[in-house]
Amino acid sequence: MNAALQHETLTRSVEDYLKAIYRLSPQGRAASTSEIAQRLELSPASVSGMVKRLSEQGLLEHVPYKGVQLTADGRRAALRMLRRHRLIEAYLVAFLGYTWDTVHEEAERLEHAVSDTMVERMAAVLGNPAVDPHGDPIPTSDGDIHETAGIPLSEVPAGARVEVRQVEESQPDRLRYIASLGLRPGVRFTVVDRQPFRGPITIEVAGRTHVVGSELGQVVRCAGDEDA
Amino acid sequence: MNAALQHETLTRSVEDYLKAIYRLSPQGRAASTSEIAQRLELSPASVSGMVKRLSEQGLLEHVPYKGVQLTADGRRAALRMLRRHRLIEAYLVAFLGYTWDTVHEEAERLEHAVSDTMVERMAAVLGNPAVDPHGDPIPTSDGDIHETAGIPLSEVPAGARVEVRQVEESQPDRLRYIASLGLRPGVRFTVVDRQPFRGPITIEVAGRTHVVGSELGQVVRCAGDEDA
DNA sequence: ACTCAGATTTAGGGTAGGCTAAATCTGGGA
DNA sequence: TCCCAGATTTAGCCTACCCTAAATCTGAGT
Ligand SMILES: [Mn+2]
Ligand SMILES: [Mn+2]
Ligand SMILES: [Mn+2]
Ligand SMILES: [Mn+2]
Repeated sequence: MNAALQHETLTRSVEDYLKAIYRLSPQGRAASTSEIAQRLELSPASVSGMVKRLSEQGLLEHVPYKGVQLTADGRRAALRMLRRHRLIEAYLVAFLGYTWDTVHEEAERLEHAVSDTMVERMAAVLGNPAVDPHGDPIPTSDGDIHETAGIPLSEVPAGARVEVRQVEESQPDRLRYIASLGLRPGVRFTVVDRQPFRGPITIEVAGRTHVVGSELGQVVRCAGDEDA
Repeated sequence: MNAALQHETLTRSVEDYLKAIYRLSPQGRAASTSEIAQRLELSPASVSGMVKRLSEQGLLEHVPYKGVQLTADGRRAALRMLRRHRLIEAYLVAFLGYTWDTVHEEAERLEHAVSDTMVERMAAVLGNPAVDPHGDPIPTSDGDIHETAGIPLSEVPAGARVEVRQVEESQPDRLRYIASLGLRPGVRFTVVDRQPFRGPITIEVAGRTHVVGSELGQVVRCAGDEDA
């Protein structure tokens, strides 16, 4: 309920903190100060300070030296930002000639500036998409989200035929490389070979064979054919 | 040249100050502290402080107790913001279902968040419009502007047939009223009668007659048929 | 049970940009 | 020429966030 009041008053910093903490807390795990600091490229001391303020505002639960979790209000605000971010990305790709390697940076700023009205207008002209250009699910306007974390490419058994589900959006050059392999959400391909100890992975995409390193194995997430 | 460096580093506040000062300085007149304060809804003391900082940064020329003028750098930055603001307004009306009474507020925030790239993409899909939804001229990307200040409706002689040029964008309810009269940029109408001493003005728009007060007379600006 | 490296918090400091109240300037009228 | 109302600036304060350096906690490994 507090959230209704804060709704309009959260600063850009606060919004980015909440979003980062959400992404660092799969199924409500606690996020650590240093994880948050690393993701937001801030000093741990700064994060400590902000965490204290956000707890006092009721957006976080903080156990000193242990970590933070979002409260219901905090989670609501985080999902609202995630919806904005991902819809903006989808809109820019669909209507303003952006590619998946360039949208993230633009959305990172715009997400704080657009009105709820504008977000919903963009959703409408897009036909209420379920995922963004990186395959990440878009929360609904009332805060539901289908977290469909595919399995990392590095864990797909050799021989399997799978579909790209989602690709980590940070690092534009990495996204360009991935696109150059023909991989993007929805594309089906085959894992031909997988070497142990984080070794290279051989894949075949649209008839062409590529060998990629373990970093890509972490960053590209896949799904079998069962669902979807 | 300083501007090139600052380009990316101007804050939202600074950008709004420069824009306000530009609009308060037709043909390089000096803008006063209190005018700026009023337009930005800030205290005169706050404006004094900011004016000092902006002068030190080379964006303003300040003669204490007299007023401020934009430097070349300041003017460049102001026109860049004006281009952004007006293109965003045009884009929102054209593609996202906004009306001229709702765009200003949205643009006031977005103008600080969009990249140059996005601004130019919007301009491109719009076909590089010359004016925004309120009839205000859009500066070019290299900072040219055709200030086409029409004459206020209150100064149009009775009997004249004129065209709406531009309408003051602040105050959404006033814009809705004006729209309800059938007036918007490009619409031709006749001034039937004009009473002295800021008296009411009778106009005929598309066959319908209306009597409006002097406030509208100031806010609606017109042009004869010669140009355009 | 101790220890200490690494994580975290605290202390202290900086910038940006607001505000109110007090001091100061300026120009028009007597 | 003088005076004072109104405009402007200065003084002092506040909030939000960021930083580095110092203090403090915690837990894994002996
Ligand atoms: Mn952001
Ligand atoms: Mn994304
Ligand atoms: Mn603005
Ligand atoms: Mn406008």
